[in-house]
Amino acid sequence: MDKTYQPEQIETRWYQRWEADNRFAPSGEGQPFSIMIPPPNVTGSLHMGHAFQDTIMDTLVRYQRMKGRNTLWQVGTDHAGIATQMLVERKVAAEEGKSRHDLGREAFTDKIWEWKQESGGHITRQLRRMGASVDWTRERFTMDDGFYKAVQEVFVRLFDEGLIYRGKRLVNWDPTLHTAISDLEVENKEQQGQFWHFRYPLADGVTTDAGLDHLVVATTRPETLLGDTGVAVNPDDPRYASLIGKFIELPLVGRRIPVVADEHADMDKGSGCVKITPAHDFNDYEVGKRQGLALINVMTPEATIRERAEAFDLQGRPRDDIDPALPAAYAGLDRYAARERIVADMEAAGLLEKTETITNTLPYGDRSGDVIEPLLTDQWFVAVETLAKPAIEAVENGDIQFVPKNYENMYFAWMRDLQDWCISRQLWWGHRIPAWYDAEGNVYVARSEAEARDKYGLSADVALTQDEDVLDTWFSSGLWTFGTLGWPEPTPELATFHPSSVLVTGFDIIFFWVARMIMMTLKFTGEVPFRQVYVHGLVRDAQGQKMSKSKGNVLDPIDLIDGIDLDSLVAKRTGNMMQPQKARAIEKATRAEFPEGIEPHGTDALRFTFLSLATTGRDVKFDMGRLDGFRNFCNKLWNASRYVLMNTEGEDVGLDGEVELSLADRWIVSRLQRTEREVTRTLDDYRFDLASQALYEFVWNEYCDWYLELSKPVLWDDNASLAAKRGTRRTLVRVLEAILRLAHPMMPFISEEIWQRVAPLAGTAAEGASLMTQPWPQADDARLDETAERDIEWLKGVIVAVRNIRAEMNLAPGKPLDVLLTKGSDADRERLVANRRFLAKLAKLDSAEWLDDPAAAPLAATQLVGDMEVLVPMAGLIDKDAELKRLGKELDKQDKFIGGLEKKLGNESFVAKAPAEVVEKERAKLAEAQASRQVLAEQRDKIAAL
RNA sequence: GGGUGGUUAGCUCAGUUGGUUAGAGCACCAGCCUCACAUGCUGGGGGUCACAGGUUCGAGUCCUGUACCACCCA
Repeated sequence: MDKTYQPEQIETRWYQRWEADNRFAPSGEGQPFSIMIPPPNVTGSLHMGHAFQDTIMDTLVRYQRMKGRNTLWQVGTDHAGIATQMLVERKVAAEEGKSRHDLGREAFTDKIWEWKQESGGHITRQLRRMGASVDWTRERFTMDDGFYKAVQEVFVRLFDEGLIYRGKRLVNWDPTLHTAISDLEVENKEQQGQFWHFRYPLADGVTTDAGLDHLVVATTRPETLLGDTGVAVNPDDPRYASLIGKFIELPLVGRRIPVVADEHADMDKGSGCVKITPAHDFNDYEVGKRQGLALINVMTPEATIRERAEAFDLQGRPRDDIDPALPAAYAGLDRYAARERIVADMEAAGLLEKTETITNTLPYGDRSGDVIEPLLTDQWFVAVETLAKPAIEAVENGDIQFVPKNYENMYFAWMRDLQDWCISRQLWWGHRIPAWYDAEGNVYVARSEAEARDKYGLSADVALTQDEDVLDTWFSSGLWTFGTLGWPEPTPELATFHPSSVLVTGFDIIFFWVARMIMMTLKFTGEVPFRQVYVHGLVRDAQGQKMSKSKGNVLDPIDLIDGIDLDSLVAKRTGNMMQPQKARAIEKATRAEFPEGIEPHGTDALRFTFLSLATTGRDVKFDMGRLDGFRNFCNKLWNASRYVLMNTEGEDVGLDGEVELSLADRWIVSRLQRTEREVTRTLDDYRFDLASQALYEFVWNEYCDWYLELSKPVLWDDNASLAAKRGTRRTLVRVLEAILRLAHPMMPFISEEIWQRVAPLAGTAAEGASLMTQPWPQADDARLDETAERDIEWLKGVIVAVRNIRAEMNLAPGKPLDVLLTKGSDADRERLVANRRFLAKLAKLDSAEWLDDPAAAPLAATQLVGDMEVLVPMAGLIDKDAELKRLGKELDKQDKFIGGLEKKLGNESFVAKAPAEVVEKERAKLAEAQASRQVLAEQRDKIAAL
C-alpha cells in the first residue's frame, strides 16, 4: 500500500468493477427497499446540491443493501422543457445562425434529441464519480416512449374525469420565452420602484363627499390603466360609500368603469381607492371575479400594447359590448415605453397627483430573468382540489412521513391554499398535449388522433390538428415513482418496488414536485409514492450565500474530488457569464479564497463531509476546512489499515485454534459494539451527521489512538505468547473489517479497496466478493465488556497523567521516566501489574512501581487518577516553579468546581426536591473533589517548602 | 404584514425525555520527523450557549417577549 491515500487510483476502478459486475441491481431477495432519484435536469451538470443529495441517497441505499434488502435505486433524467429548449436554441443560433423557427418544430426537436444523445449523459457520468450505486440498466428519461405512455394515460384519464380543463385564464407569462410558467418558476425580487398616483375623474358630474370630482388611485404599472374595468373602494370606507355604483371615466381611454365595493381596497393605504385591471393582475382578477367585472387584455404576448384590446367575460367568452379601441399612441409600444408615455400623458392632462419612490417586489422568470407579465391566455389546467384532499390526508394519517417533521407544516400550508395548476407550456420540447381540434375549435382528447376519431365518432374527413403546446415538465415528473416502473402496465417491478421507501429532496422542491407526486400517485395507483420524505438543507458557500454562477461562488463537486488549479478555477467561474462586468470581482475573491487552487480530496472525503453536514438545519454551509479534515480521516483509515496489514499479512491471525484476548482486545471489541449500535441507530434516524461522527470518533480516537498503540506492546514483545499475538492480530483484523463495513455506505471506495485485502485475513471474504453486499454489522450485547472499558479508562487516565506532567514540566517526549503509583485501591494495584507493559510503552516509562506507603514518596510531580496518585519523582528532572504553577492551576480548577457543588448542596430546596440519586451523585462528586483538592494542596505545600 | 427555521469557541457544526466541570473538526499556541500516518503525534488556550423576563431545587435544553439573520408566502 502507498504511504498516503491516493483516491484517484481507486475510485474509478472500483466503480467500473461494481457496474460491470452488475452489483447495483436489486438482489431479488429480501424485503424491498427503493429510492427514486429526483431526476436531474438532462442539460445539467452535477452541482453541490446534487452531490449532497446523491451522497445521502447512496448512503441509504448501500446501508439497506447491506442489511439484506432487495434494493433498487432507480435513476433517470428529466427532459427539462424550457432549459433544454433554450440550450439547444442557443447552440443552433451560435453554430448555424438559425432560430428554431427557421428550422421548424420537427427539425428543431430532432436537434434536441441529437444533443441529448451526445451530451445528455454528462450528469450521469458525474453521478458515477460520486459513487452512486444506481441501477443503470433501468435508467429512464422522461421523454422516453414508455414514460410518455404514462403521461398520456394520465392526461386522458384526468380529462375524461373532468379534472383537466382548458380555459382562458390569467397566467404567469414570460414575454421572452413566450410561454406560461408556473408560480413556482417565478422568483419574486425586491427592488426600488415608482408609485404613481393618478386622478380618475368621476363620470356624470358626481363628486366625492369631500367635494372632489375625481378619485385618486396609485399604481406601479401605469400601462395597465388601459385595461382597467373598475375602481374598488372598501365597503366599510365612509369616504366613498356614496360613490359605490357610480362611474369613472377612464382617462386616456374614455371607457366608463364602475366604482365597486371590495375589501381588496385597503382603507389605510393611499387614498383607499384601487384601480382594478382583472386581465393584468392576479389580485384584480379575483376582485373582478367577485364583482363581475370585464376582463380587458391590452397586451400582446411580447408584452407590447395591442392596437385593439380584447374583452372577455369571466368565462373567457368574448364580450362584444365593450369597445376594444385603444389610443393609437400606445399601439406597439413595449410595456415600459408605454408606461413612460402614459405617465407623461397623464401629467400633461393634469391627472398625475404625485409620484412616490417605493420598494416593491417584481416577479421574474427564473429561466429568462425577464419580468413576468400576468396575461390572459388559453391554457390547460389541472383542477387540484379533489386531488389535494387525499394527498393531505396521506400526510395527516402518517402514510407519508416527513423527516424532519416540521416540513409537514410547510406542506399543509401550501396544500390548503392550492391554485389550479397550469400545465400547458408554449414550447416545442416536451410531451405534446394529446388533444386535437376540429375546424370549429372543438377539442378531442385521446391517446392518438386515431383514438380520438374513434372515441368521439369523428369521420375520417374531419380535419384534426393537434394542440401545439407541451406539458409542464413537472406534470411528467409527478408520475416519476410509478411511471419509471412501467405503469400503466402492471409490471413486477411496480408490484415490488412501489411505493418507494423514501424520497430524498430539498425543501425548496416540496411544492414543485413532492406535493404533485403525492397527488398524482395516489390518484393513479391508489398508493402513496413514498413512505417517508427526508428533507435536507440547501448547500451554500462558506459565507452562507446561495451558490450561483452570477455570484461566482460556485464549487464543482468534481473539482473538490480531483482538485483544480487556481487559474482553471478562475477561468471556470468567470467564463461565459451573463454579467461579464462582475468577472473582475469574482476573480479577486476566488484568488483570495483559494490562493493555491483546490487540492484533490477524493469522493469519499467529499461524501463524508456532506454527511457530517447533514444536520436538521436548513442551510448547509460548505466548509473547506471540514473537507480537508475528512480527507485526513481517509488517510488515517488508510494508514491504520497499512499498519494492520503489515502486522497480519503472512502471519497467524488466529482464525482457528486457541487465542488469548488481551484487555485491549476485549475493550476495542466492546467499543465496537457500541459504535455499531450508534451508527445503525443514527442511520435509521437519518442523522447522517451523527452516524459519520460516531464512526470518525471510533476509528480515530479509539481504534487508532489507543487500540493500535496498545497492540504494539503485544505484537512486538518477543516474550508474548503465540495465543496472545494471535488474539491481538485477529482483533486488529476483525475490528478493522467491521469498521470497513460500517464505513462502506458513507465511504464506499476506500472501504472496498481496503476490505479486499483485509477480508481474507478476517476470514469473511468469498472469492470475488464485494464489500457492497456484505452483511451490515450487528451489535452483540454479549460482547460488551464493561470491566474492560473501565480498566482501559484507568490505563488511559494514567498515561494521560504522565503525558501531562511531561508536557507541563518540559520533559522531552522521548525521555524515559520512572513513575510511582500510590494511594489507590487494590484494584488499582492489580491494574498496574496487569498493564505495566502497556503503560511503559504508551507513556514512555522505564519503570512503573506501586508504592505502598504514600508517606515514603519522594518529591514528585503529581497527577490524580481517581483517588490514586501518579508520581513522577522530581529528582534532577522537575522544575519547582513549573510544578507549583501547574498545581496552582489545578487547585484553582478544583476550587471552582467545589464552590459550585457546595452552593448547590447548600441549597435546601435542591436537597429536598431533586431526586435522591441526583443529590447523592452531587455529594459523591463533592467528596471526591475535596479529596483531590487536599492531595493537591499537600503536594503544593511540600514543594513550596523546598 | 403572515409563516418557518436559525442565533452555542475565531470559523463550520453537535448537544437525545431539563440533571457531571457545554463537546467535535478546522484555525490558534507550545513541543515532537516516536519503526501506520507530518493528510501525523503529544500537551494546551479559547464559550456569562443572541438579549430580557418567567417556570423549576436545577435551563444551552421548557414558556413569553425582543433583536438580528435566512427562507417561504402576501
